[in-house]
Amino acid sequence: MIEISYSSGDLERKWYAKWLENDCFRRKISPQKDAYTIVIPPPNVTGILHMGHILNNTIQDVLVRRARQKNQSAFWIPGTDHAGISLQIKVEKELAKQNKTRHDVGRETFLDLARKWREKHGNIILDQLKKLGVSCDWSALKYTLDSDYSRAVLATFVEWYRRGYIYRGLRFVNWCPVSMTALSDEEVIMRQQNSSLYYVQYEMVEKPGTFITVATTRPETIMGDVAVAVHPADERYQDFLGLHCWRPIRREAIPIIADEAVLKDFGTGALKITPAHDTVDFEIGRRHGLAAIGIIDKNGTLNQFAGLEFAGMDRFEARKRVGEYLKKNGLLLKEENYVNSVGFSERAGVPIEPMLSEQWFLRYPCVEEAKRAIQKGFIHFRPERWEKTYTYWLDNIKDWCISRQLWWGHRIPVWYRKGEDRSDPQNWHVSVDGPEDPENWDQDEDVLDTWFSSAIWPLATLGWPDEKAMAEMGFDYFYPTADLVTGPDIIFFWVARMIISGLSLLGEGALSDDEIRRRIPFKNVYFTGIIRDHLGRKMSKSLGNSPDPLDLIEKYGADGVRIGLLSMAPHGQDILFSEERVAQGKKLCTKLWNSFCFRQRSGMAGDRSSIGAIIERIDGDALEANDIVILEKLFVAMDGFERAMADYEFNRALQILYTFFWNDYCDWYIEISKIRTNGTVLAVHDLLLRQLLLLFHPFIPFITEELWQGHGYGTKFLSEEFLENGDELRRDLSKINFGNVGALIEEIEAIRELVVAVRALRAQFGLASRRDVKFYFKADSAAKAIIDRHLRDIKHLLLTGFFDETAEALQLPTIVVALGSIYMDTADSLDIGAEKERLRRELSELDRFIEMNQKKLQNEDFLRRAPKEVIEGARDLLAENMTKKKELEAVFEALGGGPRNS
RNA sequence: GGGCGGGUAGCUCAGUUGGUUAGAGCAACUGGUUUACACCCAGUAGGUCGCAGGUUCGAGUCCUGUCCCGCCCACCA
Repeated sequence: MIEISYSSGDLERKWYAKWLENDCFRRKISPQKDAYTIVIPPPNVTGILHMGHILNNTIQDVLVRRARQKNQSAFWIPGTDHAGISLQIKVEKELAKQNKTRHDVGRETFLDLARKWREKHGNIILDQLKKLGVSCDWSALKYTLDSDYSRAVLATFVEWYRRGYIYRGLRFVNWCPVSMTALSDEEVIMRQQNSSLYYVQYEMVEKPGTFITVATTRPETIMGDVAVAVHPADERYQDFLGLHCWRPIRREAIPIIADEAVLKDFGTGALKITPAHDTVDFEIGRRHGLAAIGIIDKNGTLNQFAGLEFAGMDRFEARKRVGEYLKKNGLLLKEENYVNSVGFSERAGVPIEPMLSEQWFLRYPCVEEAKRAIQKGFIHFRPERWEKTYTYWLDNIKDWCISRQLWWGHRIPVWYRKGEDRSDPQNWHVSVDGPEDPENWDQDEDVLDTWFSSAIWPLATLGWPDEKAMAEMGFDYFYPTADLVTGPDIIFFWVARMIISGLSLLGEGALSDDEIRRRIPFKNVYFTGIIRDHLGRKMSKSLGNSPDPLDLIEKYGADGVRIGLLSMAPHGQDILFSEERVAQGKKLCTKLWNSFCFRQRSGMAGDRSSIGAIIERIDGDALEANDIVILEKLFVAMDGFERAMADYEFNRALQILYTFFWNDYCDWYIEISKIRTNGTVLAVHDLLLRQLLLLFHPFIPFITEELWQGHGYGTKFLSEEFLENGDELRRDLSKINFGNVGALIEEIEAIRELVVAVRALRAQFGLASRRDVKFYFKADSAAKAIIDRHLRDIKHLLLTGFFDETAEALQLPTIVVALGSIYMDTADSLDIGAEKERLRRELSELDRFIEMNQKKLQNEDFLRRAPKEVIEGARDLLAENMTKKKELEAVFEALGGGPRNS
């Protein structure tokens, strides 16, 4: 039996525990079923649950639960990510409270602290996800620093090194002076900055008193200048070529050179060349055989090469000071405001410093194949437009700097022979387990980019590369996974790299299409939108505009939050969060609950609630039009629902269910059936409710499970129940003669129109709920027959005991519908003036429509070119409106007539 | 500079291959304790579909141009 009132908290805790107890989410390798796999985007161990997680994981859970309903063998693999920089920063902050750095405590102690932090906080987010109801197979839980996962990461490095994709080199990298590590290009975000453009005069050595002016946004790097460059075709500077100028700080003669890379029309056309701190300058310097003078250290302060005056000074302080110095010495021609884009470190939020540095790089393998996987549709992106973004990135792909100067992460599996030249690969040892004589080797100090380990997530969570583990996890059965649900912001960071990893690591050599299909990590990628606040701003901690999901779950139930959020999530578009929608989600749950309470007033479904037993309880002769129409509407809703789900359009799918449930089932069918509770009607209710539970279940798993069991639909979990589609259900019901369904639908729609119109008429007279109002109708014989068939329902819905026929128009408030004219007798004296005014308004509206229609039907081009159905439709409409007009005019005349346009 | 997405009711969004008088929810307003549900029911009002052209018998839907908003990519110092 179902409790009188719905309360989400207890029943959600109860069912989650039961599902776990009964291993409902446990993967099963069933060769006769199709596998359906999802890997969770592993949340950072440092993270706490935010709205993005809720959306993302709700979608995954809906997909996984649907797969189970469709009799697939579902496997949702959960896990967490070690969050390299992010966790390292957290631990460093703890240390900083004791005025220590990680170097004070040493590598081992530091890693211990980090591990402890993770043990303490790392699984909070998973517990939070459980509250949401996610149906992950927790026995498969993975963490990117698990020993087997770590071995997989190192094996990847070793393998790509062996194949020549990984190399070590001195390159320009994005250096973060706060995190003190190199970053990949993807970790740099360009931001518009209000900067200054300094025009600095460099005096010519050979022509004292003559200056060449350079425009720069970074005067603090002047001390690293080794030349001034102009475009070779720039007439202004032809006389300067081959001469020298004085570097204004740390005065030294530097050459004026010509290089094509210089833009004539920017600034003064003269560019200062600082090869150590700018990539363009570096290239120019290389072409001209110039030295590079590094003047900025790794922590962002100037070093001794910048001169004593500036050594040790922060780069931004130095910029100011250099500016002042130049001004004081009359070398600053002008300083103008200037807006430019500056790369910022994604994590630390400070401008990155381009810096020459020795790092490990990956030249991406399988780039062409990765494109082909998308182009040939082996992997499908939703929305499709992201395929363009992906392809563009691959077309312009650059080598990936994979080493990080951090401690927290996978340490690079490269050892250098002690005391030997590190730059000579002869002295390297590269392996997963390290050299056999470790005492003679030093391991590389650096760790791998966290995304390097994420790139093999779908592989390593399924046991790769260990064959025994792969067999145990069912690699061959569950790989490739089906759907990946993630945000488009990590399409390069993660999605593309997983595709490349899968393609490259599951074999060698050229890839046929079939081979690509076998190796891709997933078949579909669903990109969610970003959740924003109601003003369209990104949700962020600093703005404080993000609700705590756990508070929401507490308030509205996990079910309410899930369905509320999905109902406001248009396909692939950003989502403007509104708590009202979440509240609406809970309302739906309550309504569903109450509809069961209503049904249970007539008893439980008992043990006759399998679909077969329900159908047996339906007596075909007892079925009325309303029963058949509601069943037909269910089929239609199911078809639409299936289509929307196939397109991953969850909000549209929910809209369809919602409308069917609320408007068709509750507001119409339940109301109608209140005066008719025979066995057949109850069976129809049971069938409808059963189907609604099945359809809603992936979205609101808790309440549907409770109602399923509470109403006696089965002893199995709802989640193990097979979901039929509309066609299958139709077939089950085929023994029932539905008659002419189309005509029945029209009939019910006509009755509905009548009821709605009369209600509106009553409302206009402020009589909405008075029970003593009498009604008369005037209708032709066909319409009268229909009205007679539904007279009981009409009286019930209109709260009246009197609904009789009349042969002629009455001098009463009137409404005209398809079935005829309805007159309302309130027994009060009628305000004839007011009623005539009401009719005038109605008639003038009608005239407008009629005129529009007539015009259309008089247009010969329309008649000649429009399809028959459209013309027919227009004619029918015109006829209908003409009849309506005639009826209303008759009433108008009966009330005394007079001018129509007052 | 290049690319992508969006602009439809006060708000959030639907609107299938062009075809009846452009829809829903929320908010607003009116009325209602009709025994599932006030987390409810019944009803009302509210739109020049960003703007300007074009194609068509017919355009929210197709084409061209244009203006806003948002995002992504890009070494003009």
